[in-house]
Amino acid sequence: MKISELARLARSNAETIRYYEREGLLSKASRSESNYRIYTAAHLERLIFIKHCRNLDMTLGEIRTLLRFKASPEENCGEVNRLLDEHIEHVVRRIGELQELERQLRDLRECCPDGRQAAACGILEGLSQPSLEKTPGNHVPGVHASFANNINKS
Amino acid sequence: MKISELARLARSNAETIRYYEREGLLSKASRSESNYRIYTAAHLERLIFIKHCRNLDMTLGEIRTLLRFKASPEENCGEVNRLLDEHIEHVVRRIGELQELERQLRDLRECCPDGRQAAACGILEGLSQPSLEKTPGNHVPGVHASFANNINKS
DNA sequence: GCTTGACCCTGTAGCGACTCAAAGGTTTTA
DNA sequence: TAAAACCTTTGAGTCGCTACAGGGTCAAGC
Ligand SMILES: [Zn+2]
Ligand SMILES: [Zn+2]
Ligand SMILES: [Zn+2]
Ligand SMILES: [Zn+2]
Repeated sequence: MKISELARLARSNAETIRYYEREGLLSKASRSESNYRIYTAAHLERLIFIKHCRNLDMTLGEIRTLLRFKASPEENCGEVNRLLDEHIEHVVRRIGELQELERQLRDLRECCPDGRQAAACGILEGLSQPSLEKTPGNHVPGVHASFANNINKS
Repeated sequence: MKISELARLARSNAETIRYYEREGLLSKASRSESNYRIYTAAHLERLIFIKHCRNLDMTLGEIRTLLRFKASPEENCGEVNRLLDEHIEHVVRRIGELQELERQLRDLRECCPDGRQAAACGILEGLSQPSLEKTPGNHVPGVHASFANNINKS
C-alpha cells in the first residue's frame, strides 16, 4: 500500500509517517518504480503500536525503547515494565503540578469577582505581588517537560 | 541596572529577558554608551508580573493581553477575569486528560506484573491491540497544546 | 600598560513532535 | 488530454526558551 492508505488505516497522516521514518521509528519502506513508498501489513502494525504509545503521551524516546524490546522477544521485559512505571510517574507528577496550579489560579480569580476598572482589578494586582513565587518546579508545558525544562536555575 | 542584575532580581535570566524584548512583552530598554541595555524599576516590576503569569502556565499571548489591560487602567477588567476563567479551564481540562491517561496506563501496567520474556510481555501485547484508540482528544503536550495540536484530523 | 575574567552585544541553531507549504514528478479519472 | 489527486524532497514554522559562536566593553590586579 502507499503512504496515504497506511495513514488512513492507522488514523495517522502521511507527513507524520515520513517524520517517523526520518526519526528511525518506522523502518524505511521499499520504493516503487516511481519512487513511491510501499508499505506492508508489518508497517501498519508497527505504526499502530506507535500511535497507541503516543496516545498514552509517551515520548518518541520511550517508544523507541519499547520497539527495541518488541524486536528482541527473548529478552526479559523487566525494563519495559520499569519504563511504564516511570512514565506513569511522569503523568502523576504533572497532574500534581497542574492541581497546584489550579488552586493558585482559583485563589487569584477570587480577588476580582466582579468587573471593575482595570486599575482596581484584583487579578492584575495579585499578579503584581511578589508573593506568588512559591511555586516549586512548575510552569511545565508537558508531561515530560518538567524534566527537560527545570534545568533552569530560578 | 544592567541585564544580569535585572535577571537576578526577577529570578529570571538574561537570555529570557532579551527574548521577551524581541517578543514585545518587555519594552525596549534604553542603551548605555557602550550599547548595554539599561533597565529601571518599572522594567523589573513588569518582568516579575510576566514571571508570575508564566508560573501559572499562561501563554505569552495570554500574558500580552493582561499587559494591555495593565497599560490601560481605565478600561473595564471583565476581559481579564474572562481570560483567567478560560485559562483555569485549560488547566482543568488538561488535568482530566491526564487522569484518563493515568487510568489507561495503570490498566496496561497490570497486564504484566512480573518480568517475563518480551515475547510474552502483556504490556507490549496490550500496546499492539487495536482497542486502545478510544482516547478522545489527548496526547497533548501542554496545557494549551490541546488546542494548538488538536487541529489534526486523526 | 596589560592581561584576565566577568560582563555585554548580535545572530543563529536547537529542543519535541509534528505541521504546512513550495515546487516538482506520477497516476488516475473525466 | 487535461485536470485532479496523489507522491516526492526540502525547508520553514510552531512555543518558550536555551545555548552557543564570535565578537565588544569594563574593572581589577600585576
Ligand atoms: Zn514518560
Ligand atoms: Zn478584575
Ligand atoms: Zn491558558
Ligand atoms: Zn512485561
